[in-house]
Amino acid sequence: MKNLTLKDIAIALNISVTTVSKALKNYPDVSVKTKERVKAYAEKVNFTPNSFAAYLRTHESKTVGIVIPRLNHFFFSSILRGIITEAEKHEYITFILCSDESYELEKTQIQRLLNKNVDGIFLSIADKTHDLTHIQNILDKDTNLVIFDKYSKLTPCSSVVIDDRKAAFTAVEHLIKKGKKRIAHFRGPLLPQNSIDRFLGYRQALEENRIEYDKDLVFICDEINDSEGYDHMQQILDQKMDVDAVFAVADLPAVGAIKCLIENKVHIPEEVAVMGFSNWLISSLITPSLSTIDQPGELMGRKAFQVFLDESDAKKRKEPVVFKKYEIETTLIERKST
Amino acid sequence: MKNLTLKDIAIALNISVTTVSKALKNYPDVSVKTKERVKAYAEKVNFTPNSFAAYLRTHESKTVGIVIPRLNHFFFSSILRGIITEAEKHEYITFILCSDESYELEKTQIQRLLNKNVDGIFLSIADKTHDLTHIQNILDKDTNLVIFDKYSKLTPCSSVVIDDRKAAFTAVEHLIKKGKKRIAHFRGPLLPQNSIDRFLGYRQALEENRIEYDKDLVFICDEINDSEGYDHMQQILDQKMDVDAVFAVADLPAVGAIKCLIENKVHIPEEVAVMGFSNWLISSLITPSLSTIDQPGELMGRKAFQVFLDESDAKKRKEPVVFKKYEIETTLIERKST
DNA sequence: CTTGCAAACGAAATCATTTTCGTTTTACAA
DNA sequence: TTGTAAAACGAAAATGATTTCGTTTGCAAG
Repeated sequence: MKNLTLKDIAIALNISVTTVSKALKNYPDVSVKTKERVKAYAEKVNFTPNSFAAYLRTHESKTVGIVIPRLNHFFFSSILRGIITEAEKHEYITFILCSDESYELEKTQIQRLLNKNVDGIFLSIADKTHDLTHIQNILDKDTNLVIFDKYSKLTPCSSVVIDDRKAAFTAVEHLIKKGKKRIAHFRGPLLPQNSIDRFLGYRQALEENRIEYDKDLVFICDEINDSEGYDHMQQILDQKMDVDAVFAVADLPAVGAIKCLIENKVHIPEEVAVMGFSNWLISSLITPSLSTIDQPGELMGRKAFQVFLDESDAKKRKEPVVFKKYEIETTLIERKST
Repeated sequence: MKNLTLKDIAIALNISVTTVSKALKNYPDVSVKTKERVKAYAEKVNFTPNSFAAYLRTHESKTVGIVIPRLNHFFFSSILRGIITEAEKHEYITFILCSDESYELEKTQIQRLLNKNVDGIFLSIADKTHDLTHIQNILDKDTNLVIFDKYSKLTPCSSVVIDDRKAAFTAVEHLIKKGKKRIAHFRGPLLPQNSIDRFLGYRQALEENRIEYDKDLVFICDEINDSEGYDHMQQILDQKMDVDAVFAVADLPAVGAIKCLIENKVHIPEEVAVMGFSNWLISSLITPSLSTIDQPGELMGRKAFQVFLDESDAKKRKEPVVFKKYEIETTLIERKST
């Protein structure tokens, strides 16, 4: 059972292919009567135009692509959801690709999307990405680009992000307000901007509250998983370091820290309070529940698509596109761990 | 900066478009010398053929689509990963759509994929799906279909699943071996086959171990989330029901049950043991850690793609396609909650 | 009865690639 | 030198929708 084409409809109604096409697209030079006939018949036989043939003329694929560093990741799943559902509303359909936090793979994935002539690309930069020439390829091909969450200061495109520094500041200040003074920070890798900004927010909160910054209290999580949080916490306990709170770069290391504290029978939050970041599902499910910063992924995804759409429209109208940085509000969520 | 075409290469090298195309595709009627010239030049200018134009001739889009009931779902994310990475290896690229467990949306999403002329569709059936005529559309259009995880007995296509009944049987028998006799079951909705099979496995394990089935110990989780598990557990405690173990249809309700037990200071597993299903990340992170059945999502995804590829090849060679049900092995993971 | 004009329709070009089939070139034997 | 087959190449059709531009038709004004 092959696909129906305009030609099939034309033959069936004994008119030309041209008229069928125009009728379906509401061209003014087709009589109302003919339009009705064509539309009724197209409806009846469930005709949908072949998107590949359409592309060849219009150069619009009605297709977008997402490249994220990780798939099995609560926050990115939320963003996906936001982009995809918003895209559907506007008749776009979405390719998904994953960079696995690798620079090389990120390059490859972008190339794959460009080869499929997507109208837009949504990118969250991999931790290991150290230069941005591959992003230039996107712009050279005149494909729209929106960067979300993990951004870089150097990309000539719009971005949808949170104010990591401010959010981290809020988180740490929350710990300070709870009377904590020796606050450890489990930070992320050195390259990504997010990880840097959260660290800066941590330092700023200490400074503004006249707490001395102690570099020995900062631990690096390369993979940002629970076991790193567990190990760092265990090290703190083993060395009997003076620590009364932990601010982790993400929820997973925070959960690892909590697990370690429970096993060592350290009271949370009385002896050591724990603060996460992102508000993954898990943060509300563990006992004690984890205080964290809510990062509204779905909202970010929806916003990202709208930005794409706006810039896409502007381009079509030959208006100049002004790149902007859209910051989505975060909120502190206080739970039992603080 | 527009896209390069065969024509551009042809002009640059002063040969015909035909020859360029043939050279790139290693046709035998192009001299080795010309092939080398063309390939070298194509490489130099970074040429990639326009996939839309290619489709028009070949009717192969090199594109597949996935429809899953939920995006923010650890297990489905794993499956996604399996399908996507396997697809990439074979030069396919993947559309993602979500049915939100809705029958209507599932229909729409399948139609969207068919409109994009995907070569194959991977589907996990929504909980609310009650008939399968929309699936017939896929087959009518001669598009390959592979169903995974949430299947139906009635679909004329191959499927990649686990033996839910056997896995549930193993889980419940594990509880029985631990000396538990009053085992409650938090089951899923009534429609999906998985939920039915897991329930049947539960009953079978009771029967074979001469434990009387008590229908009052079976609770339905419609949404399969943690709060349902929490509520059912609370009800059991409130009514002082005689229950010494819970087998939940999935990890989330099990986690909810554990949360409830902790808050009520009931000892796990001594007083009440808890068994989950799926081995989500969270099951290893909570305290006490959750015993569960490992459902290898990524493996299932990879297998699903291979099945698609095999059947696709068979079709091309005009061989008859025999639909099969592929069962992936599950394993019991014993942790602290039992 | 012509002319002008708008409404309605259709032929054909276009998009970029693939592939069939026909033409030209080369190589070599007769 | 001629004939012939193989090697190499290219013209053109085909894919299906879109759009430009041209043609036909009907009708009213002059």
